[in-house]
Amino acid sequence: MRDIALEEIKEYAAEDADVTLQLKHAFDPLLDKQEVRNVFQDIENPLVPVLVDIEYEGVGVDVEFLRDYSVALERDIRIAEENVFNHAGVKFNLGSPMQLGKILFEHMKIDPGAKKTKTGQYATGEDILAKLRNKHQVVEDILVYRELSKLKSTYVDALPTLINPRTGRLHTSFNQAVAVTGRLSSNNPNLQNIPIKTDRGREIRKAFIPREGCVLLSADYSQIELRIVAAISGDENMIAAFKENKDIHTATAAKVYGVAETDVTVDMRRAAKAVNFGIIYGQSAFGLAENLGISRSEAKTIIDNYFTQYPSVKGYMDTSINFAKKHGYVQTLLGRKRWLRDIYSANQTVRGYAERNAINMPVQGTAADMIKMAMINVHKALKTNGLRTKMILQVHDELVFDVPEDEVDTAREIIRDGMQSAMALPHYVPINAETGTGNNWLEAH
DNA sequence: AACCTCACG
DNA sequence: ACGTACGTGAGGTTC
Repeated sequence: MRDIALEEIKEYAAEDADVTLQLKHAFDPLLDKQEVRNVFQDIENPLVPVLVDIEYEGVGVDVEFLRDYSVALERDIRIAEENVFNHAGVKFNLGSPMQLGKILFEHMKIDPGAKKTKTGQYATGEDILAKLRNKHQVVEDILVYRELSKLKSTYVDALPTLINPRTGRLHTSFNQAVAVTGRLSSNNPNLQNIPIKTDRGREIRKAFIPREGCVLLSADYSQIELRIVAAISGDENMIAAFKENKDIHTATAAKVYGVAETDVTVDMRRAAKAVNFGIIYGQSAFGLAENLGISRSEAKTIIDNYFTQYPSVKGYMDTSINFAKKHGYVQTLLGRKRWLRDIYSANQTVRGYAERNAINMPVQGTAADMIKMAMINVHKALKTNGLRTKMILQVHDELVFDVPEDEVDTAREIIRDGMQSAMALPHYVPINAETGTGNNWLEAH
């Protein structure tokens, strides 16, 4: 299989050797919707993992549950809509951001807080509306309407129509040649963005169910991107926190605020968590302030303290940008490259974007490489052990399996071990994969 | 087809 | 003075 693929790759390579190379093949010719795209990201870096011939079974769906839930959502959407119309004194298309903007900021004369979209419309995104919550009661109803109609149209109503009549299951495509960092992407349908953050949303996960006599087993890497930051920066303080198996956000808060870990408040941990994530993305003091609703100077103080406590993290950020400027690309631990032409741009907005890419890609890309290695290893191990367990989903730091009940203990060990040993990190930064099982995807978490 | 918004990691 | 957090996919509205 791999040899055949390599032949085709060379043809693509002749056209543009540095561009991500892509192969497609139908995984199971019996299934029109089951497609795996195989890619060789860079033929000069044979260590970069590629998924080839990984069996993909699709996932079961509880259609009855979704049908009932759709009715419940519809009812609450109508109630929220009616509330909005009563507040506004007029009926309009609440699904239209343009109409909503005019109603809120012209008809109802609510202060929009200045923000407009690039085409001159009033911005009505969630972040904008959240700030207006205390200005008018109508905002809450709009947010409810938005949340519920999103759930209904994108998931509850859409998913059942995509079930393959032949298998009775839902078959996504995992693409290996879309995301520039080396992550997989999922479409038709996207099963990597199934709701989990809100109560009404996460209910939808109950609709994802195993085969008869099986359970779903979910295994996810804990804090994988931050562990990778610790490993590739070599930051001793951050490495120590992971080696001591600490809650990284609490440990960070204690350092940044100069208090004992037992004295870290909820707000301190929340701020530290925001910085930890912001760092991975190259966020500025402005962005952190916006995110946390604090002043820019407060945000700057937090970030300054952060870099004092984790000096090598700051070092990594500078080093990675300099590497990009010198070589024109950045790369993951396994050598997957991302070219950054804009790193030389005279336009500082454009260049700033490339600089943040230089910080983020090696982190996100290394995590992507690691879980791909794990997928290859686990798939092979399940097979050589003669298990009927099937890997069915990947969600960036999580793998989901459909596991016969009598195989759960064995499968769990194979999966945990396969994930944790997929790729050793520098400085012996430990890697943890946590598993859970249940009769649906929600329970498995 | 562009735009806006929002779901996930 | 400037813009300001990475990576995706999808549905509804508007033109």
